[in-house]
Amino acid sequence: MERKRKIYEFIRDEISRRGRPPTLREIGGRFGISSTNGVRYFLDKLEADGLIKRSANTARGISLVEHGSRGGTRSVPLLGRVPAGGPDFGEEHREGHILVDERLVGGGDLFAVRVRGDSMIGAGIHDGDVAVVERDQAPRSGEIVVALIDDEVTLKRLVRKGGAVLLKPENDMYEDIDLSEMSGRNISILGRLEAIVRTY
Amino acid sequence: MERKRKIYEFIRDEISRRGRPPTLREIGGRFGISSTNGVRYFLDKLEADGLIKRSANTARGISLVEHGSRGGTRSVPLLGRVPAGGPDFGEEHREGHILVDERLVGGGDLFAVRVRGDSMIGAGIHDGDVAVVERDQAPRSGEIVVALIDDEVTLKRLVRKGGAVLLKPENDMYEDIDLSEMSGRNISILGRLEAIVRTY
DNA sequence: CAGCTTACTGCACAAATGTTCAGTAGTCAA
DNA sequence: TTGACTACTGAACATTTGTGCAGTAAGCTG
Repeated sequence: MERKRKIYEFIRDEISRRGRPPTLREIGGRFGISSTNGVRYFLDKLEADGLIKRSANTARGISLVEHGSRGGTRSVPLLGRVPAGGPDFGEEHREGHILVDERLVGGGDLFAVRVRGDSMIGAGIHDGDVAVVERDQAPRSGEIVVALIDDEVTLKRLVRKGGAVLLKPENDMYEDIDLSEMSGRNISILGRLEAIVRTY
Repeated sequence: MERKRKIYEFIRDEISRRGRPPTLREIGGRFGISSTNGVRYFLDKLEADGLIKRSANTARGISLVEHGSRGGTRSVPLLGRVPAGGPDFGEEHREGHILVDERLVGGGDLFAVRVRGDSMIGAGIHDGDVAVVERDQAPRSGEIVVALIDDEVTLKRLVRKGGAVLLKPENDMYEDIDLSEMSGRNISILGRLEAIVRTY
């Protein structure tokens, strides 16, 4: 009962420390179990409990089942410059990656950008915040979207009103942008805001 | 030059998707390289470039060299009720855990609470946001702190002014709290705000 | 005390996987 | 044309690792 949990934690820690699951003998070595079958005995239990999953005949074929609270993370690319035409996912434009709790964001296609300016101050989004965005060209009215306006990335609230589509900043200093009458400006919607992360 | 990068990305994606690095044959299979040596040829280059590290005679012995950052996560307990006397870290009071990028928060003793109320609206902190807090009884002036006031958890900005210590909300509807003249109220500072996470 | 469960040992074996060595087609420069 | 370099193929071979089967000592349970 106690040993089982310790072994589970060892597997979890090994994956996070070394980037790969341990072998039966590595687990046995750690817990003083000389036979690989002693280890198998516990792995069978962990699998029956639904805590791990195993791939047959596969070296280091243990994977954790992300259940409820002990979830996984998504590695989301934080894009630096976002060039015209939409974000470029090549390594050259990545500023790095941030890890985000999987349960907080969806399972969609995500990227992150650093917020510039204060046009969304009213929604509690500040200069320097990191916005996690799900790629989605067709967001619904009322959602906060990330748009590319003439090579510049901005967050705005998207509102459909009659036939018009408006991008509304939440700051009285800025004016609405009407997508239906964009006078020569090049505007595209990159996605929908999924989360804001701010550090102090 | 191009193939090398693709192989590196494949390894990275496999680790993130399956939780373990691929074998030589798995990589070869993906890129149509029938000999394990064709794969080794590229892995040698990636290792020479310092992009990966290999463990000799080890199944799936490839690990990524995180350049610039370690890339780990902290599992931070999200506390539900915070009882008088400070947060209780027993399992009973945990609402769950959230995983936070290690590089964004410090290495200190962390916990998280859900923000209640709108007393910090002016600082872009809204009702429902998750606050990641570092335990610290002696925060400096100007920092946002998490305080326990008569069993209630609140965020306020701490300001030292002369000899007085003030807890200032950032919302005109609320009044400052002067710690030096707390009239019978039980106030303790739990820690300093490290990050805010908000999901939509 | 028999019978059951738990937690293993021990050994052989097979499958998966990394390593070594030899060789080759294609490209590019001198 | 020669030689260097790149990007592999192919075939052993050695190690690592998972699997199967038999057995056993220590605690319970009835």
